[in-house]
Amino acid sequence: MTNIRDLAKMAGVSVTTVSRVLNNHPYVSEEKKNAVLKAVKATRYHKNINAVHLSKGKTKLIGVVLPFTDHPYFALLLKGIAKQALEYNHKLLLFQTDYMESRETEALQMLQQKQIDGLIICSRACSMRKIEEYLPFGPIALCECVKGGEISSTYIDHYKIFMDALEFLYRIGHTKIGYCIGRKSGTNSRNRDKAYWDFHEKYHLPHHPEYIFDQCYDYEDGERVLSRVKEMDPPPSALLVTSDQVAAGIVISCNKQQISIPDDLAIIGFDNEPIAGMLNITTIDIPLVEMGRNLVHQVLTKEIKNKEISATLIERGTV
Amino acid sequence: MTNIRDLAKMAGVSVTTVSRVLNNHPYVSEEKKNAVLKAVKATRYHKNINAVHLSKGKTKLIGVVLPFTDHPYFALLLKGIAKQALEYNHKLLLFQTDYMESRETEALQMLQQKQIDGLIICSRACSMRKIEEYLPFGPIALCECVKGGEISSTYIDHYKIFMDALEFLYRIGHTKIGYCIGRKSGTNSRNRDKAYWDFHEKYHLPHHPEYIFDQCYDYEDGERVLSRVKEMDPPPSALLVTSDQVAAGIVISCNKQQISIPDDLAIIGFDNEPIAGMLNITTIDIPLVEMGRNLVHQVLTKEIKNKEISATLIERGTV
DNA sequence: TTGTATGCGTTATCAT
DNA sequence: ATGATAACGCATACAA
Repeated sequence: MTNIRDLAKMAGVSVTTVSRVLNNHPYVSEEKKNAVLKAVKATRYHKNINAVHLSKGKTKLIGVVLPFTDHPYFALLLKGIAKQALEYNHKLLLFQTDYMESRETEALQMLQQKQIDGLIICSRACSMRKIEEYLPFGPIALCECVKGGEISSTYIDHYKIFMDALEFLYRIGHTKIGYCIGRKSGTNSRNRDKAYWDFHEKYHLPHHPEYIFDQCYDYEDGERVLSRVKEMDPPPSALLVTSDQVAAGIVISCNKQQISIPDDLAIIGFDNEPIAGMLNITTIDIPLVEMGRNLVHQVLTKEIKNKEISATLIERGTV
Repeated sequence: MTNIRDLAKMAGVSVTTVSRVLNNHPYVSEEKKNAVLKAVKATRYHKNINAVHLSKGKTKLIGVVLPFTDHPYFALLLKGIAKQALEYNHKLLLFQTDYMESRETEALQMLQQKQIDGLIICSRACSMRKIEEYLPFGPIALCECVKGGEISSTYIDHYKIFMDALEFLYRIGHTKIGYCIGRKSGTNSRNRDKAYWDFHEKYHLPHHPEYIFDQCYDYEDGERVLSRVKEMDPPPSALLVTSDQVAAGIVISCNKQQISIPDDLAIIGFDNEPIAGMLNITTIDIPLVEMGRNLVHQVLTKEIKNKEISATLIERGTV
């Protein structure tokens, strides 16, 4: 592999001049510039970017932590991240964690080891305290509201959205409302759960802990939820489903089993994933692509900001 | 940032010894080892991985080129790639190309610049000739059959699969068969097209170029296909749909419009995506996760091999 | 078992 | 405008 020293020799100049030419710096005569360029051509020279990284202390790489990519929520978020990263001329280093803390730790360590310039954590498994420890090594952005501190975030007010949706259902007559969620333990999940119970307090509704279904990610999970709902007495008359994919599973299962939607069961999905439009599912639109873009922006500009993104109810045929 | 020289000074040893301790090399006394470890702890030292990269000439990074991640086909492929990369202790650098040649070129150049140790191209936009130019810089694996040469590949025999599916439909009485595809121009697409026309030759069936629909990726595209099919006279009685997501769009549209499947229109989807199981769509199962794993294997073991993966018809309710 | 010296390829500083 | 030289931080051949 040829390096700039070789080029310098060939072109009869110093390495500095070569570097200048390579990086389009000013103060280099046309003559020498051409000599260098000629050497570059002749040797098919290409920079060893690792040397650049070492020298500069930057890699133009952003780490992206997410549990899995084969789910519309994260796929759309990733899409936005990829788009914006491209505009900022940065590449993405992917950490598919399956919610394993050890893999998240790896990502944080890459920040410390300077393999990445910043880190976007789409959904975390480890504690905020641990994440904060790595803050000195580079910017980190999250998808949940973090007040104060040096962590940026782009987030949805899930408490408010959930409450609004519940109130909406209440207004049209529902009092037995359940919800489906992925993990029970995330910050966003806890906010939604709080909204759920606050709502029940507010309207003095009976508590039905069995109306809460977790581990809901895919179509099959929707199917599973419905089969459990069918065995309940009384069953919920409406469900908030935090992924349209799960909502789709419920809707399709209902169709198969002649369960009428929304008469027998009302459904509000989340994310406005493509399938929701197709199946005419009422959903809360979350602008995931926009969120992804903003996360990249936050990481690269290093402004520490907490940006709330608003979600909107899209009324379709399942309520 | 502290470096190994600092550690050496602190521990009263040489940088070599520090390096040995850091990399678990033999021939270092417990005493000195502990001294080094103590210094590491005290300074919260972490390697600058870029220096390692430069020194070793390797990064433990694999580049992954794909047009988009928010499609089940690529999402599942990526899932397999991520799994296997984890086992091999490598990370993934993502190149979302949108089929733009310039972005694919970037990925190839990263190989040349030694930012990645190998490259997996899930679907390519640029020519084989161009890809081959970059082969000297590192292993490359593709998802299409490449005979001879130094490029590895993990592929499906799309000609055979397509032909089998067509013959299957022919046997149960279909003679007016169409197909939906994403890009017209990829190698895999051309193989399928060849099978399509060879099939028509073989059984002396009339040619219906209008039965071919391209740019089919999502649910909406399925919807669009159906609306065009409805206006045809005669319309096709069966469709091969190279993504279950598109097939789902067709099936759902048919349900809405009281078009009976498979009586009015038979559908065979591809990939056995989750939605296919949910909607009981007959499909060709392509083990994408396994393919992804194998691609990583090929890139990292550097064996130049062309591995065919077999696909299987899963008969469900749409034929 | 340990240390010295050099290479990895580039960028940045400073002098001229 | 140009160049010599020192970082950048680590790995490793070779010597001891």
